[in-house]
Amino acid sequence: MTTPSLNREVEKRLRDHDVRYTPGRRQVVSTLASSEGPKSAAELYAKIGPAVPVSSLYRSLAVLEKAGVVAPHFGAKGLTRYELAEWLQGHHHHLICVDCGAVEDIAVPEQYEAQVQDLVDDISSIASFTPNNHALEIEGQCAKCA
Amino acid sequence: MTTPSLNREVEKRLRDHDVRYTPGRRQVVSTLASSEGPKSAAELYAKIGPAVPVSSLYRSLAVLEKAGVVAPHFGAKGLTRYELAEWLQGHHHHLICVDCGAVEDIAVPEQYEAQVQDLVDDISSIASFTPNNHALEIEGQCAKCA
DNA sequence: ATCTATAATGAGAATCATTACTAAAATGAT
DNA sequence: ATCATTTTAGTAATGATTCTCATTATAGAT
Repeated sequence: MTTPSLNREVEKRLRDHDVRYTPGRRQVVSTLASSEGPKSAAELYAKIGPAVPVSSLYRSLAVLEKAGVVAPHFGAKGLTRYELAEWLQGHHHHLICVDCGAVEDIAVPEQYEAQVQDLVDDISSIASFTPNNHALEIEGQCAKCA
Repeated sequence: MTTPSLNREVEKRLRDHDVRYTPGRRQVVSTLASSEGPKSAAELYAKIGPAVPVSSLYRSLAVLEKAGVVAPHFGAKGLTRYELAEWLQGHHHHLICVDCGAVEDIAVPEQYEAQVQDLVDDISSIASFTPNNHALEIEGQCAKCA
């Protein structure tokens, strides 16, 4: 998604939730949009710089999460990383490097994804579970660490 | 796996890693063995009682993780929960309730699992990633919260 | 059985990510 | 411009986890 249309989508979504699309929140969204995978508050701070203090990042992320603009991913060392929600960047899975901790997004071809979705539905019905999302988390070594 | 044979397996594994299978560590292993899903240090403390202090639980979990006896699962609110490693309790996936936070283990039939493994291998090779484990994490509402 | 070197424990302090709080600044509506 | 409300910055508080260190338990040698 191009940044202009991304911003339009987010604007609309935030308006529906009666919250403003402030400069700080725009920075968070555009930084996540230009990132390879989920980013923590600390990582965002490193990218954005002191213009948006850490406390504001946390607040912005909380607001954006509630509005469904970003989604959290929980990782090692008690770190929560955020990425754009799937309706903004498409459904994908994660490659998690056990050495360096990096998380990479990866989309899978439609016919594979359909298999996964079927599997999710089957598993869930067996367990009387109501699924609303899923992610295949693959742990291993990234190209850099291998 | 029955508790006696579980203990024999763990004993052997810890011996190979030159660490002792102490009473505190036995408590952790047997408590995890009798649990439905991953448990945090605080949850283990609640189950086991003050006989094993929290600081020892964390240390035991770290030792057991390094020895490959338990595996971590990272959840919301910076909580790390542990469960027995897959070679002790079999490969499985997770159903994560977005309402109450509970994590349930679920094993899937072999023919499904083979599909998932193929998918993991395909995805990984595309990304020059070396996979060593995977988990399908399904988010939604558990039977209680639905 | 005792000694000794090493491993493990308990209690609490220290750390790190995250959340809560409060006063000040920005915004939108009138 | 004014007022009510939202948002922010800075900092204190919280909660999970890790670290420290003095003490205790253990395995192996004697």
